Amino acid sequence: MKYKGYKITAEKNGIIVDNVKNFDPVHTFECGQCFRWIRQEDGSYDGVVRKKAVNIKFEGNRLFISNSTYEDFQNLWYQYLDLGRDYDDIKARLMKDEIMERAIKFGHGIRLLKQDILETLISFILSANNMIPRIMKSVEIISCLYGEEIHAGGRTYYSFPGVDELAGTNLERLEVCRGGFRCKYILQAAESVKKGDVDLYGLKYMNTPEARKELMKLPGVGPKVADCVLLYSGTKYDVFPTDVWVKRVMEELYFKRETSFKEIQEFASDYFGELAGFAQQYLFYYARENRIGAR
DNA sequence: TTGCAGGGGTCAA
DNA sequence: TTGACCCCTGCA
Repeated sequence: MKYKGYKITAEKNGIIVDNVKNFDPVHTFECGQCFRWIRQEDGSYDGVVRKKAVNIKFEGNRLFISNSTYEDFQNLWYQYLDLGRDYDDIKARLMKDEIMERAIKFGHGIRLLKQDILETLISFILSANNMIPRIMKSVEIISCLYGEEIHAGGRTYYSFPGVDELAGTNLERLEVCRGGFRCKYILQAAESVKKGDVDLYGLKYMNTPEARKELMKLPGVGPKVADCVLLYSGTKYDVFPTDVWVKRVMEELYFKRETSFKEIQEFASDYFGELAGFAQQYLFYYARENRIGAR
């Protein structure tokens, strides 16, 4: 079967997608955009997206997605893995200097996932002054507590909950996820979304500054978290989430001096334009994996 | 063994 | 503009 130029072969345990370019599960799942893809011993990744628990393996240019059908590829994986985007073109346009060239070569298999926006919101509220392994643990516990049980491959997984489940809980129960002071933000944010104070699915119809401002109405959401939510949910791509790692790499490689958050944002907007989000992801992964500027 | 710094930022003063 | 913040790991 064919879909949008991809050849899909159905197997008994899943599907094979041939000739997938510009994709490497290590780069895509460990570049910091997501928290629920777990590396397995054989190098493949287990993950839960919507109500599906799957394993993704990549060999040569062949992508194997377990527990999936041709229809799942059309309805879910093609969008989620951003397989409709021409990353050759994006890379060519971003190779403006030696720094970007190095960063792109290093993370050549990064694709920006189109993740559920509520899951992205909660995950990045958890990210404030926190560490990645702990964020992953908290997201997992929240899913166990409030999500739906899914059985796949003889194991049990949990979907990320919806807004009703989260808004309907109480602080004491939520604190089981060990999110600390962020738990109250999660609960209040979920309540605001449920009431309709902030319409997550309406953000795509706003311009980027408006969408950002709208998200920042939510507790625990500042400029960095707002940009992450917009970028990693596939809502806006002209944002440049600036955390400590991006700040370090920009200071060390571009500015050669201490630089304010505002100045970095303005530079990124001018220099990378509508592709700023892709540039940020290559730079972040490059900086963090190589500990650029780390003490 | 104990103590302390510090981490994908945000909030409040 | 600055310090506090849950929690917990790493390191002295």
